[in-house]
Formats: sequence, structure tokens, C-alpha cells
Amino acid sequence: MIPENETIDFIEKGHKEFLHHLSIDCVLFGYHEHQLKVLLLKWKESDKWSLAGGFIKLEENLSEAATRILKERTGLDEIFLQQFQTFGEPKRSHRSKADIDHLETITKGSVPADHWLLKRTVSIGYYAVTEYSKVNPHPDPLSDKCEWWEIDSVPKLIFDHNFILAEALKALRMQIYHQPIGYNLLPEKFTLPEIHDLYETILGKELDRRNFAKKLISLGLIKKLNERRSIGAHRSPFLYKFDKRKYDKALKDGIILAF
Amino acid sequence: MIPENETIDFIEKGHKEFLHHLSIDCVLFGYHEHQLKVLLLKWKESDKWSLAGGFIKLEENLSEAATRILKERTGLDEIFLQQFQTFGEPKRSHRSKADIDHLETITKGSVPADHWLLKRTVSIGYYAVTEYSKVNPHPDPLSDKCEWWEIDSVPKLIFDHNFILAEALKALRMQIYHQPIGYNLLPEKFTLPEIHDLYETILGKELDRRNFAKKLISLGLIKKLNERRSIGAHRSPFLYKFDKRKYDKALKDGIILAF
DNA sequence: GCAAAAGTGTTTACCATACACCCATGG
DNA sequence: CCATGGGTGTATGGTAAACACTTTTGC
Repeated sequence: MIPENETIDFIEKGHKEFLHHLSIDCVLFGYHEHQLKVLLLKWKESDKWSLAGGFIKLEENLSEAATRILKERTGLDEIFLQQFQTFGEPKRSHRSKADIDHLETITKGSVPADHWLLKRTVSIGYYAVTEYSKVNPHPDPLSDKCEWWEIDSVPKLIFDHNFILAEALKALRMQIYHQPIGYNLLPEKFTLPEIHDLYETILGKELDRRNFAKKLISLGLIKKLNERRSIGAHRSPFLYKFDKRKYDKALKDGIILAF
Repeated sequence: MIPENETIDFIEKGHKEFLHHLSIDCVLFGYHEHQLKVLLLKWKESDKWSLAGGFIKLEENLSEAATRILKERTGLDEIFLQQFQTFGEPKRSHRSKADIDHLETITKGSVPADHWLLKRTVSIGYYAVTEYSKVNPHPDPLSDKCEWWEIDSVPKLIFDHNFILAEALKALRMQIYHQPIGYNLLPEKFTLPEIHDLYETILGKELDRRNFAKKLISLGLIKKLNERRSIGAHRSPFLYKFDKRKYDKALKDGIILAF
């Protein structure tokens, strides 16, 4: 829980610390057991949910800002963030009377119409994917909950955040066709069923096990080890690991993965 | 030529009309006779060149702003603009002493350090492609020239504009693999050699004529007409036109064009 | 021995690629 | 008739896609 005075400080003094008119929204996807989730925050004393967002410090890089925002929410700082689109409809961040009342309740004071949090805001969208059990969600100063939601049952979000989420998912799925994914998302040694499940979950569709494995192996992205994982009452699958060299090259140069 | 007082108005009063800290840079590619060009502006009383840029009005959409900026430079308003990346290094728009002197020369007055044009600026990048003979280049208030440059001989540009240009070209070439291009770039009826040349020029490489035509036809993107164009001393090529239905569907859903 | 999951190989069909010769036109 | 550019078809190879049976493991 964030201390009350930190919240008030943020509302009252943030205008000196952050760039006006600009924000960053991070769509953090969490992968876990064949489910794709997204990290959402609930506003204090309101039942509105939002993406993990924040502002850019006066002398801060965009990607640094996005990294900092996600770190504040999750504790993680080794996340592969991807800028995907900037959202700037003049009305996108329009605040209702209820939102202003809400801020006034928190600060126990009056909030002027030209308050920095009420200005038109252009938001730069970033997305990232993480193994969600690694994350320790922390609310931000304006929120009292920070939780994972299943991608298919996300509620109505504030502003245009449902749209931003949809665009992020589109961008992520598009990216998967040109760059590998999985490093930092899977354990160092993983099984074919594990990486197969990861791809199926992100793409939201079934992929033929045999063809899938054949492709990753023939591209040289993963290498079979001489070890197996014991998974209880079933045949023990072999372990694989990424060929970091080829993986990084594929990240940089792009590949064609026609799943 | 822009009247002198318009320039001074822009410098002195722009802060009331535009969002601070934000700008738009447009990379306008011009296609003409197997050459790819880009529209650049030269700053007044300086030999620095830049991309076509501008600011966002207080109540204006991002894409409207980009369209307006390009229209001001080119007279065109039916351009297919594509947002591709947002650039926000804190130092990217750093102004040198010479730049400040330059503004002071134009306004014939002193420019305070916190002047709106000197603030840190995050720039939203858009690119577009046009047939360059349709364009009537007009300088902006800070520039005295607006000209096409060949993509391979672009000079050193201000700020990070060379980088923005390189990223725009990468994004354009990537997009060509997923979306068709040519509508509004070619005449309504065009020949196979014409569209073939367009693709070769944009991609910067040779494409087999026969395979190229086969692909566009088999995807149904273009349809052969029962007319030919007379091109002088050679065999008259057939005319084709886009199947707008399929073209738009391909724009929307994406296709795979592995050239 | 049975249920559940993992491992593996072959065939097919399509498509990308490479490649060369003939035709039309105006001068 | 010649120079220039346009039009067209085929053969090949690679690979994505479809598909099913066997093996392992713990209970």
C-alpha cells in the first residue's frame, strides 16, 4: 500500500518533476500455464481499472521511463520493452466530473481545472511479456490494487486503454512472426512442450507440435540437451536451451516464422 | 516565401497555440522515375537541413496534425500517413548556441532560455510516400527552402533526423511486406512495368518481373484491363488497375508478400 | 496394464525461384 | 530491319502442412 502523503505529493508536486502532456502506458503481458494475462491497476475509491502508466521525468529517456514505471509496479528490471504506438486523440484522456471529484477526495482539497493531471495527454505505448509468477504487483500512487487479469475477461478500462491493449496484443503477435521470444520468459533449460505452450498462448491458436519443434530446431534457435525433466506420472521430456548467439542474431536481423 | 512577420509570430506566439514538449516529424518519400527521394527543408540563414516537422495544436489529433503539416509543405491532403515511432531522447532536440543566435537573428530580439522552441521535445514520427511530381514544396516559417533530396545523398540533418529517416525507411520497407502499396501513388490505370518499378525503387533491389506480376495477380490485388498504353517506340504494355476491395482488405488484414 | 503426455518421420501440395524466348512498336 | 522494352511459361527445389503411432512414466 502506498502511503497517503506520497499520493498527495504526486498529485500536487508532480508538475515540477514530469513532462506535461505526455505519459507512458505499459501493457505488461503475463504468461502462466497456458494463459495470457495483463497487469491492471484499480483506481483508489473507484472501480475503474487502467493499464500500468506513468509520466516521464524532465531529463529521462522514454525507454528508461517505461522501464522505471514497470519496475515500480513489478519489481522487475530485466524486461524486454517494446515501444509500439503513440496515442494522442485530444479526447482520449478526458476526465469526467467523477474523476475530478475523485482527485479532490484524495487530496482533500480542490483541484483546479488546469491541474497538470487534467491536461490533454499524449501517451506512448510500450508492451512487454513476463513470466507472471516472477512479479510482485505494487499499486501506484493513484491506485489501490494491482492485479493480473485474463486477457479475455478484461473489464472496461479508463480512457482508451482497452484500445491500447488491443493494439499492443496485435503488435506483440506481429512481432512474434519476426523475432524469437522466450529468453527470460522460460527457465534457462526448458522442454519442447513448455516453449510450444508459450507460443500457443501468445498467439492464441494451436500449433502443430512436430512442425513447431522442427522449425525452431532447423533455425538453430534451440538446442537439445542430454537431460530430461521429470514431470511425475508421464514420460520425461528432454530439456532444450536457446542458442543465445543465433537467438540474438534473429532478434536483431529479424526472421520469418510463419506459424 | 513565407512573410517575415509570420515567422516572428510563430516564434513568439506559438506557445499559446501548440502543445509544448511535442512535435511531429514527417518523412515524406517521393517516388519518381526509379528514384526514391525525401522532402527536406533548409533553415533560414543557416545551412542546416531538416525533415518536414511541426507542432500539434491544442485540440488537434496526431494524425490530423501530421496531415496538416504535410499539406502545408506540399499542398497534398490525400496522403496515406503512417505513424511509425516516437523519438524522445532528452538530448535529441538540444539547441546549440548557434541555433539560439539564429532565432535571435530572425526575431531581432532576445530569446529566453525557457522559450517554447528550446524545450525538450518528444517527436512523433510519420512517414508517407507520394508521387513527387504532384508536390509543390513550400518552406515552413523557420525555413527558406523545401526540396527533394535523393535518399542516398541526404546531407547531415539537424538533431536526430538522419536516424528518424533511417527508421522511417526501415519501417516503410517492412510495411511493404505486409501491406500493398501503390494506390494514390500510381495513376488509376497503370502498367506492370510501372508498378514493378515502384516496388523495386522502394525496396531498393531488383525483383523478377515475371514472379512479381504472378504474385500480385494471383493475390487478386491487380486486374488486367483490355487496354494498352502507347509508349512510343516499343510494344504497348497492358493496363492494370487495383481491385480496391481486395486491396483494402489486404491493407486492413495484412498479407505476406515475400519479395 | 492403463492413462497421460512426449517423442518421432513421411507424404503431399504449394509456392518461391530461376530462367529465355518471342512479340510489338516506331524510327 | 533493328533496337528497345513488354509479354509470357515451365521446371525445380524447398518447405509448410497434414497426419498417427510408439514410448515412457507413475500409479
